[in-house]
Amino acid sequence: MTIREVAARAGVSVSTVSRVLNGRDAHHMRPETKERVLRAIEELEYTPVKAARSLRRQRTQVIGVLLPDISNPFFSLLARGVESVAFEKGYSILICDSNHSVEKESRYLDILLAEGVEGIVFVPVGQPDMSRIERLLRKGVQIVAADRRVEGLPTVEADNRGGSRELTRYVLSLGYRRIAYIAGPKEVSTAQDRLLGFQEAMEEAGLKPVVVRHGNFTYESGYELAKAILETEKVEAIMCGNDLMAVGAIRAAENLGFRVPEDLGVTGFDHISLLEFVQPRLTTVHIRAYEMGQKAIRFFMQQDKGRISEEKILLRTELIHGNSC
Amino acid sequence: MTIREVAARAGVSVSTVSRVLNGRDAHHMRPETKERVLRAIEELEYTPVKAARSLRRQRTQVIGVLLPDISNPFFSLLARGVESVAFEKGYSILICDSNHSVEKESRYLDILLAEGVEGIVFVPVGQPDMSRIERLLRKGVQIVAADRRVEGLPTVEADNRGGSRELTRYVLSLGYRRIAYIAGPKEVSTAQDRLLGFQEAMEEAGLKPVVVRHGNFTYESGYELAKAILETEKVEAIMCGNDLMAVGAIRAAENLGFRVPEDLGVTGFDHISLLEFVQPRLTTVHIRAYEMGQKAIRFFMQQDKGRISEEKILLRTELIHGNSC
DNA sequence: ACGTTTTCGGAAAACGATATACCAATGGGT
DNA sequence: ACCCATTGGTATATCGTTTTCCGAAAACGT
Repeated sequence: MTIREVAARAGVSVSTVSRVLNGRDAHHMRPETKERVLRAIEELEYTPVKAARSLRRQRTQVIGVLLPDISNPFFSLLARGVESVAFEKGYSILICDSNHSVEKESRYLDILLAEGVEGIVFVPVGQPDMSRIERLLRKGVQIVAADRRVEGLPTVEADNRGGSRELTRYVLSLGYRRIAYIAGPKEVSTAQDRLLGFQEAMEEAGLKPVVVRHGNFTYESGYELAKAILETEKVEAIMCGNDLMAVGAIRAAENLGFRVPEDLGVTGFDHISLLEFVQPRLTTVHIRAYEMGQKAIRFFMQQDKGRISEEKILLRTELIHGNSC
Repeated sequence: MTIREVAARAGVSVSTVSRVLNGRDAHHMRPETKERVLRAIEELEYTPVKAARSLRRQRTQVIGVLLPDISNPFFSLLARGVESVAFEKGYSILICDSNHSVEKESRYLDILLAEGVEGIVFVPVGQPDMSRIERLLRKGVQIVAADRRVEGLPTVEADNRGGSRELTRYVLSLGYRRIAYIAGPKEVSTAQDRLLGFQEAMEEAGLKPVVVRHGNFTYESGYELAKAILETEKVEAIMCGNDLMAVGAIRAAENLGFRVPEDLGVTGFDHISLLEFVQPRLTTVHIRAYEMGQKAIRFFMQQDKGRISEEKILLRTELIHGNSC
């Protein structure tokens, strides 16, 4: 089923069919001819072959999304945001799951290059392979970092620092003074920024954290670190770098006989949807992951039109008042 | 950057480069030549253009995954399973999110056809557009239904009926007699099968359910339906068609002053990962979504080799003993 | 009636990789 | 000396579109 057969059936040349297909030179043929072509397309159930089109047009209409873990609700929401815009603009998206592995991430960068994507929405695992990134850029693939900053790439991220500062001020306003902090991985910008915001607000109040530890953003690490902290230090609150670790901290506290929020305050970050199921309601900071995905892909779309977009986009965050502190 | 430039740099013809690229006729040239070609590829950072290759080879090495909601942890785990196999076989996957909409699902079927995917792992929203499915099949696209059955398509699904029967028998063995059931949507095969398994086990024990209601597999519907049931009926346990509804039911019970499991037993189905965060631990049935995804895509891979695979694959389920009953 | 646009549509050259057909040496066997 | 197989490679048609360049016919102005 090729364009040639359609042309034959409609009694026109392939050029004419192509013109109909692409809506180009719409005024270039009379309605009658166009009608005949459309009927032939319909009758033959013709669908253009994208490989041929891409080859000729030198653009694939595909964009890649490379993220650490699609089964993480935060990232899948971000992916949906990307998808929503792509769908409406007629782009397809290739979702690649690096599974928290830098090597797999690098291999996927190669694959995306070979695949001929026009752009990549990139949520790096940690510090990405810059030589590969630069190669991609040299070859004309646009890359935008989402959620986490990457040196030298345009970025769409949340105002983690500001949000964390606001959250910490709120916690302090509730009267908490002896506060521990469980941060995310040192090499991830979101973890750095949140820790920084926390430290700033503490300093502002003339306080020092009881202790700062680093986890890896998982439920388990939150559980273990909170347990260790509660067993060795006297704290009134534990603030966590993300929600998953916060839930782990709550469970650890409960298992050690602490009541939340009566004996211990706990806060998270992200406002992931599964929090609906968790008691007590976590006090956290909302990040609009869906919107982040949309903003990230729009980056390419508007550049197509020649407009230069700002290098960094910062999304506002929103404090969520739960009853976990 | 084309194969021609590589050939020029290596001082050979394009055919030779192509042979090196595809590992074909490896014995057909001497190691020295091959070495020169590889060096040229390296130096020029050459990557073959996939569109051209697909066009010529008449195969895209892409398979599609069409599912109702990528941010649902069950489906994203399934998608990861598909991805794991695809990645190792050198396939790319196009993930399409129908967002629980039959229309969007249909549009995505068209897109996947145009995209030239070799196969589709299909988790339908409800009753899919069969005319479109048949068109795809006519055009040689392989389709396998995953998780939910589709008339006429090969299927990979869990043994929902058997698992539900086993779960129900377990609940009965604990002494519960007055049991209500909150099922999923009537048109979804998984919901039907689970309800059926429940009914069989009840009948076996000479019992009748207090009431059977239908939700839509969401937390909210579980909450609302459980609330309605608890306000009007006297029940000892509520069994739910999936975990999300079960968590909703638990919250509804708690809000009405029931303690779980003391006053009311609750069960779920799926064993989604976020259950780790929920208290009490839900008694449920584990479905291996990751494995389901792997099995589904292997379906195509083995057919490539000419082997005919069985039409239906049924995955064993596993009873998870929590303390919600 | 004669040029000059405009309208409508066709022919054919790309796009980049693959695979088939083909050719030229070399060498072994008879 | 001749044949045939093997080795090491080249030339080129092909995949299905898009798009540029052209040409014929019709419409139009004078």
